[in-house]
Amino acid sequence: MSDIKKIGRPRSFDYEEALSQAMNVFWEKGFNGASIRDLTKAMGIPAPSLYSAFGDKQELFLKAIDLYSDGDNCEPIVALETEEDIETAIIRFFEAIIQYATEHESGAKGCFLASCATTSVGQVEGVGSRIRASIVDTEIRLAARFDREIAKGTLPASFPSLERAAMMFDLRQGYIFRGRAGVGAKELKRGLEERARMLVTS
Amino acid sequence: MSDIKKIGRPRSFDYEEALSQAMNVFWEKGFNGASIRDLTKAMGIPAPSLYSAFGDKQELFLKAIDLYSDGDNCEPIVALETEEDIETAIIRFFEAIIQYATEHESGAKGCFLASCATTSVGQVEGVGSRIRASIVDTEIRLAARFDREIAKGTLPASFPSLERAAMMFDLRQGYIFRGRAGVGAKELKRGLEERARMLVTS
DNA sequence: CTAATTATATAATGACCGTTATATAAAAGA
DNA sequence: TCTTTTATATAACGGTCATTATATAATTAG
Repeated sequence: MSDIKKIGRPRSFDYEEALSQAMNVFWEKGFNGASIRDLTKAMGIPAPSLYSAFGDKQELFLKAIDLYSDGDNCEPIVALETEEDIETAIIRFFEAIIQYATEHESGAKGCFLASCATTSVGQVEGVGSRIRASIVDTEIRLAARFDREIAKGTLPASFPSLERAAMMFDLRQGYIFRGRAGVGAKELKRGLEERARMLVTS
Repeated sequence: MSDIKKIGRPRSFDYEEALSQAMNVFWEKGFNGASIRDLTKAMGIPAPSLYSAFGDKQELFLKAIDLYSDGDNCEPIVALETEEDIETAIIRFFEAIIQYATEHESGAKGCFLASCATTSVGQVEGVGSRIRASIVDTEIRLAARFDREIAKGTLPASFPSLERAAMMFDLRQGYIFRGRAGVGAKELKRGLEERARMLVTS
């Protein structure tokens, strides 16, 4: 499906790579703060190529959101799913979030959806629905981790997986917010163990 | 101190009122999204008056943040402090936040600091430090509510007031995020009682 | 080869951006 | 009254914004 020959002059840049670069610019500067010049410079293509390949700025932004959402490389969740002990897993989850929130490369901090896309709800149609879909997806994935413990028998069958998953999600927003405001990783990690303990307490 | 006669032509608009209107515009559209024309229109003054009274756009933004921070009219905190029963107080606290997050007037949703000012950290100098100061203030105030319960004897002396206050603060960010994304109040209130119970469990 | 199709490069478009000259009006001090 | 001081009103400034005309290059179809 990918190497079918298309008529016309072939593209001289990689679509996904360029989109990824655009996402980084949005991440760093926000939707309004990112100018077309910023974007084309980072993407390495002139403006007309951007418009013909991605549509206008709003469509490009939506495509960047989709690229981010589809990426399964969210380190915090991977950490949560990898670690066997549930309490340690939660700690690793938040530690990864704290790292994202405080020292992510290229000035982009936090979560692209949480700290960048959110701002543009109401300004760019389609952002809100995408974020809501992502929230549902994430919570399901987090809840599944608790369900695994229920299956293992380390958590009771009555354990409210989805509620605790939602709570983890909301706490995450707090870390991202603090990180954005400039609070350091060391300070953010204080009290982490107690939080993990609370989250698995029935 | 306020009715000293100053020389020169007196101002024809109310300083705080105009600043408040500016804040609303920033709240709704963000720092970059709010143009000087938007601001002057909402403030009811021409551009030169804006510049002479508030400085440039960045200074106006910082003054708006200060106005918001100094305002003691934060309904959620008032609700928390007013209600006597601690668990009910927490529920009222979050209910007020949910209302702010979902149906605040004039398009502005959430918390001015959390969902607007945050975006401009790194773009406008002085925003980060102001937000951090506000975080500390808020947490101290929230913790004080728990301390009151300790004094009353309804919570043990060992109760970790500050940690739980920080947790409430972070959960708040989750509500604001969801509200911004368009999640409704009804859905946000699900599980609220359990959260309140957890927050006061030692 | 020629025609059709698509991407590129260059540069221009009008609109709006934040900001500021300029001139005038309204107050206090002398 | 006349000067000084500050605020107002009007309009303009250069710069940048998102977007697109125009012309050219590279590919496939026939």
